[in-house]
Amino acid sequence: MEIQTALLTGADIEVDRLFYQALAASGPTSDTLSLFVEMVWAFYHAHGRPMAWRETRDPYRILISEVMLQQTQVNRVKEKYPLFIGAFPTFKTLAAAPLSSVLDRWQGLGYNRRAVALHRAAGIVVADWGGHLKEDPADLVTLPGIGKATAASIVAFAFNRPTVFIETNIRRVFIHYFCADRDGVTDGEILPLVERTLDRENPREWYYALMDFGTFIAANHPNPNRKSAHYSKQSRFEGSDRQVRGRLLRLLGIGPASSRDLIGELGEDPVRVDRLLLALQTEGFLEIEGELVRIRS
DNA sequence: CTCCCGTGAA
DNA sequence: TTCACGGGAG
Repeated sequence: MEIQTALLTGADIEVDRLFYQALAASGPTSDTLSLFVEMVWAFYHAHGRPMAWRETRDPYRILISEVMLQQTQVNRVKEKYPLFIGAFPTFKTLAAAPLSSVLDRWQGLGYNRRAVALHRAAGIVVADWGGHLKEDPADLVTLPGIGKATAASIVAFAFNRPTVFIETNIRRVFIHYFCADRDGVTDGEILPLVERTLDRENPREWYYALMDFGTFIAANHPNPNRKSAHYSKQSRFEGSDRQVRGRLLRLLGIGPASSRDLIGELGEDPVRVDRLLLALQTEGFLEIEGELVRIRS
């Protein structure tokens, strides 16, 4: 706790101390939560981060940024987001673009499946929704690549509606402040706290504040999310299918190729490469015509 | 529930 | 080598 307070600045320090006193004395009462809220706002007003996608209300741009941010750190999204928006400024332009150009602009963000999902989602918004995003998370989750958390975050940021959701920075903040002494914390335990602290007048800004605070905690502490029941270690990347798939898509981004050429280029087991090519075809990345493999147009 | 999925920073 | 994350398939 002492290390924590030393990292806060100015007005935050005193509120942080008062919060811990209140939590220890009374538990998470509404008074305790008020101190937490005050602390998060104080931090945000001093250290809130500027981001291009926070300066737009365009639901399309917010959806793109949220999908990018699902998997990729802010610094890299900062570089890629304007290029992607520049190439595909609307649902209509994204839906009309060839998948190969979408994957090309996605290159470097990782998890290419999501570029495919985004391309499909744009097609649905244009074809079925008249080109406009709906405001209900229940509608948004029907789009490919949009799950519960992303649907709720898009609605909060695009329409300033008080949806309740958890993502990694939000989880980190609540575990750090409310569950620091325990392991196996579930999102089910955190959700009521998110709900009770949510700013109903300005959920958009409040979630910005929570997320920036979460990043700050991450930079200064061992990741509190390891205490989450949902935390798991990932498998190694070197030599993985993920790595080979990435290399395949990069090769095919240059142009169509035969599977024989791809196998030679990669120096991988032919059976494995064929298996991965078929999987990529099933997932909607590729067209395979006889010998020739290409990115779907 | 479990497993899969990319890239880059440190 | 280790870590960062949410969606979706099974």
